[in-house]
Amino acid sequence: MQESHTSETAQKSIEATIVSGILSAKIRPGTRLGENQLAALFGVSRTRVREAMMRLETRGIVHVSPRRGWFVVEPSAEDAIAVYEARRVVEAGLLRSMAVLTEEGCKALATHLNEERNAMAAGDRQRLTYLMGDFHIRIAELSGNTIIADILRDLTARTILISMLYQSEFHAAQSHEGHCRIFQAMQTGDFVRAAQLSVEHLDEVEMGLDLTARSDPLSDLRSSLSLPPRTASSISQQPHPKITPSKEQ
Amino acid sequence: MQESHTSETAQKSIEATIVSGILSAKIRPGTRLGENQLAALFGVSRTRVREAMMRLETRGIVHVSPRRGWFVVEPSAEDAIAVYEARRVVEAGLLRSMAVLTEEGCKALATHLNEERNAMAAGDRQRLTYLMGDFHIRIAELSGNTIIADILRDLTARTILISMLYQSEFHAAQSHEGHCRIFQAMQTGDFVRAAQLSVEHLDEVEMGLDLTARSDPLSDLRSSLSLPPRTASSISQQPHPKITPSKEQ
DNA sequence: GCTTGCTGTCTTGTATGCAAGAGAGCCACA
DNA sequence: TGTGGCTCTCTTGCATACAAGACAGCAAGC
Repeated sequence: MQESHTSETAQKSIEATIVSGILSAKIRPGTRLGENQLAALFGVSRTRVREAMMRLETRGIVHVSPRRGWFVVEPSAEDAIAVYEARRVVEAGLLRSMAVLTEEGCKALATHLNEERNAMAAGDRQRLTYLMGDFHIRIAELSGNTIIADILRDLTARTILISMLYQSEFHAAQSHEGHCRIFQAMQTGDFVRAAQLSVEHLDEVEMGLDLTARSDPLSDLRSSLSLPPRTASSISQQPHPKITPSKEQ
Repeated sequence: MQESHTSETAQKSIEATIVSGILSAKIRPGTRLGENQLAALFGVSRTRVREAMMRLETRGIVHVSPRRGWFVVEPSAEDAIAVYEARRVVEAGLLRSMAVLTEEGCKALATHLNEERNAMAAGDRQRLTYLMGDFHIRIAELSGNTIIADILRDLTARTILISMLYQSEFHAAQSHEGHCRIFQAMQTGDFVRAAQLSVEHLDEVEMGLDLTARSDPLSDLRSSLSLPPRTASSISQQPHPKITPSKEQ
C-alpha cells in the first residue's frame, strides 16, 4: 500500500470504486458525489474526478445537475421497467447463445451459489445484495463475452439502485432458488430453458418492486400541469440534500 | 445557423458528430482525432474535446495512445468476433421479447427498406452502409427500449469500423434481402423466427469478413516471441501515421 | 405569519498554462 | 551506406484559476 502506487491506481479506480460501492449496496441512489470531496478522498485533482464522473455518466450510473453537483442516479419507475426489460433481453439472449457449460464454469457457479447460502445464513444483507447481482454477471463472464459482461455489470448496478428505492422487503431465498433453477438447467445443457427461467426470475424480482411507493408527492400537481413525468433535474428531492458537515478544503 | 446556437450545441455534438460520421462510413478506423484539431474545428477548447473523447472511449468508439493521440478504434479480429456475438445476443433477445409490430413500426420499416433499395439503385455506398446499420437500430428504437437502442447503436458503429477493415466486398443485396426476410417474419408476428433470421443474417455478414486479410504482417514474429495477440498500443501501424499538414494553432 | 427579494457561499463549467513523453528527422560516425 | 544517438517539436496529462450559476438563509414589507 505504497502512497505512490495508490495514487497511480487511483486514476481509473475512482470509477471502479464507485461502481463496486453500488454493486454492494454501500452507496445509495441520490448520494451526492462532490468533486472536491472525491478529489480529497482519492488524493487527486478535480480534473480526474470529473473524468471519472463523465465516464460514469455515459454508463448511466451518475448524472449531473448543473452547478449543483453529481449524484448517483435515482431511476424512475419508468427507468426501472426499462432496465428490467433490457436485462431480460440481454440475459435471455446470452443464455440461448450458450452451447456448453465448461467444467470450470460449473464449479464457479456452484461455489457462487454456496456463497449465497452462506450469506443468507449469516444474514449479511449487503453481501447478499452483491452476490445476487453478481450471479448474473458471472454467467456473462463465463460465456467469455466481455462486451456483454460489461453491459450487464452496468445494468446490474442500476438494478441494485432500483431495488434500494422500490424494494420494500428482500426475498433473498426466492432469488436464490431462482438462481439454483437456472444453474440446474444450465447443467443439463438446456440453455433454452435456462433463458426462460432467467426471464421468469427477473419478472419475479420486478414484481416484488413497489413502483408506486416512492412516486414523488408532487405527482398530482405535476400531472395537472402536464409536466414530464419525472425529469432528471427534478431528482434529488431527497430527504437529506445537505452534505456531511466536513468542510473540505 | 447562428454562431451562438452552434457553439451551444457543439458541447455534446462532438460525440454525436463523430459517431454519426462512423455510422455513415465517413470516418475510417485508425483515424487520428487530435484534440487541438477538433477544438479548432468545433470552436471550443481542448477541455470539451477531451470530455467528448473520454465519453467515446467508454463507449468503445475511440481509444487513446498516451501522449500520442486519440484514434478511432481498429477492432482486432477477436474484437470483431466478440462484437458480432454481442449483436447476435442482443438482437435475437430483443426480437424474441417483442410482442407486436405496431402500425407505425410497420410503416417505418417499410419506408426504410425502400430507402435501402433506392440507395442500392443509386450506388451510394456510404448511404447504404449507414442504412444497413440503421435498420437494426430502428428495430430497437421501435421496441421502445432506449437502453437497448443505445447499446445497439454503439455496437453498430463498431460493426461498421470492422467492415471497413475486413470486408473486401460489400454484398449489399444479400444484406438487404436478409432485412426483408426479418421484416416479413415480424409482419406475420413470428418474432421467434425473426430472431432466428436475425442471427443467420449476422452470421452471414460475419462470414463475409476476411478476418485474416488485415492481420498485421508481424503476426509471425509476434507469435514466435509469444507476445499478446494484438495490444491496443500496437495499433496504428497504419499506412498514414502522419497528420494532415494543417499546422493548426 | 407569510411571502418576496437579496446576498453570500458553495458548487460545477471552462479555459489556460505548464510538464512529461513520444517520435520524426538530423547528424556524426563506423 | 547503414546505424546509433540526440534534439526538437508536437502531443496529451494534469492542475489550477477564474467565471457563472444555484440555493440557503436572512431581512424587509405586506
